[in-house]
Amino acid sequence: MNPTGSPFSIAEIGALIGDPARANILLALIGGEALTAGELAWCARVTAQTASGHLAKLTEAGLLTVKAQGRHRYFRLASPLVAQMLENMQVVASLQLPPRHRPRTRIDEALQQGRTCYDHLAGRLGVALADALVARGHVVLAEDAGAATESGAELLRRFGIEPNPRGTRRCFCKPCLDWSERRPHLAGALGAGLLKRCLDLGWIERVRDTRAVRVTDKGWDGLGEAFGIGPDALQPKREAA
Amino acid sequence: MNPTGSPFSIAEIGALIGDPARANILLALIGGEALTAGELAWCARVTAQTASGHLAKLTEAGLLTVKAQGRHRYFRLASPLVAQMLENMQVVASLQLPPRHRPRTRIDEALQQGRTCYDHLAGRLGVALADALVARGHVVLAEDAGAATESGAELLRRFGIEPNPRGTRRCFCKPCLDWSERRPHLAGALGAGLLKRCLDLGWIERVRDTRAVRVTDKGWDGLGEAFGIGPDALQPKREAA
DNA sequence: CTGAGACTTCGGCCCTGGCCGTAGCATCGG
DNA sequence: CCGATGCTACGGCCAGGGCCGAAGTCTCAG
Repeated sequence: MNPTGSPFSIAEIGALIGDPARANILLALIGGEALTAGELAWCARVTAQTASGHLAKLTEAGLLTVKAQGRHRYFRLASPLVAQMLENMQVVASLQLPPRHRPRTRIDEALQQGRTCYDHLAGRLGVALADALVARGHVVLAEDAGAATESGAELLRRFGIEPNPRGTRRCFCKPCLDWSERRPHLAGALGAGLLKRCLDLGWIERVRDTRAVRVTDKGWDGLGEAFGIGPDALQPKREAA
Repeated sequence: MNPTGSPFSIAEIGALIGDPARANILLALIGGEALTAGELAWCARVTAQTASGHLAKLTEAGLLTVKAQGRHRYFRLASPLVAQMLENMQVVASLQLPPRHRPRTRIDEALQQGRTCYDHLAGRLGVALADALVARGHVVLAEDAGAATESGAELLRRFGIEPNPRGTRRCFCKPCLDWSERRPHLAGALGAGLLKRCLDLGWIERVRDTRAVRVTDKGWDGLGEAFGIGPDALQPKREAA
């Protein structure tokens, strides 16, 4: 709702898109990824303060949604309809798409492959683990929660994680948006348990002085057997065309 | 071309639509009719001088075309693409409403039942027509194109529409998202042909001074026989849970 | 030819809104 | 507990642009 309390009008939507900084922000998000406020400020070539104001307006108008994660706030388009509208406007503008600039900052390759995120795994390793558990039907993920299926409970118990913890209020499983991969990995008690067991088993080890983790040779054997994950899981993904 | 000589950007298009007076002008033209500068000034509730400036900008940007006739200048949307973009923006603008308040927006009931969208039918009537043709296997719709089947070609030819037009590059059939119904109706040459034939046959008639259309008694007979559509097609649909 | 009507151009007023510097709050790592 | 980082709130500056009155151009009617 806008200040008047009336529904948004086409003119208000147009005015929002009409500012170059905001247009750049929207275009940066048209791929569907979630980006942080800082990255979007960089994309729009304005300072963080200025971008913050723009993002508030876009979110207020319902063009963007935001999810806070730690000290980052991840913004994404609120709906595919918004993307469709933007593409439609591009058609009318007969604009050639500017070369797709990656707003990402230089991320240490080791960190991107695998790292800890508080108490659980992140990076391509964390995402691959989440993907594997979901793909094999061991875990189901919703918007902001998740659960182990029957087969998943069985697997986890064998692996050394109690799938139905009692006496704890901690959320068992929660999807956590991975900041380098922009896809969910597993947080909550499940994520913590997986990290702990992998460390205990010597499957992965911390890299000195960083949050990065490295998979050991023994670890690849174990991860392959238990979850079907191989070293290729750590290769950078191809960009879709 | 804008002053810089570069192609128009999405932000420039947005800024044009972002002014309430210009938005009113565009919306007044979305029905496909040509209106004079004076009429558009009245629609936008600004003086003739102000409207003149707006119309110059919109024309310069390629959103409108103008044709001088005597001492009048007639403006119309430059292309169905512009109409589609505007409808798309209305979809997004109406998305912002909180779910349960949405249907209560004051959309004129007549407009919601049936209206023209540039050169084709929209509203519940337009959607019902699209639904009927698809349900009976006369038309197949894809993401952004559509085609008549063999039975559809037969039906359309009998109805007075050439299903395989030659010598024209216009897209024959395209789904166009209906902003009040949130479901596709038929645009392209097929949509234009259906509207024209329905008007010519006296099945529907325009309501004075609006984009709304009304189905005549004769029209219900014809629509029922040709496409299996009855007056209940115009009843508001129940909200799905 | 003259006057009326439709539209545009010009000039000046004014205000909205984008921008950044500074400062403040929350979170994370050590 | 401390410093660094990510983000937001506030205040002031300033330009862009919307608006209208006055005046000019073109067309039509008589």
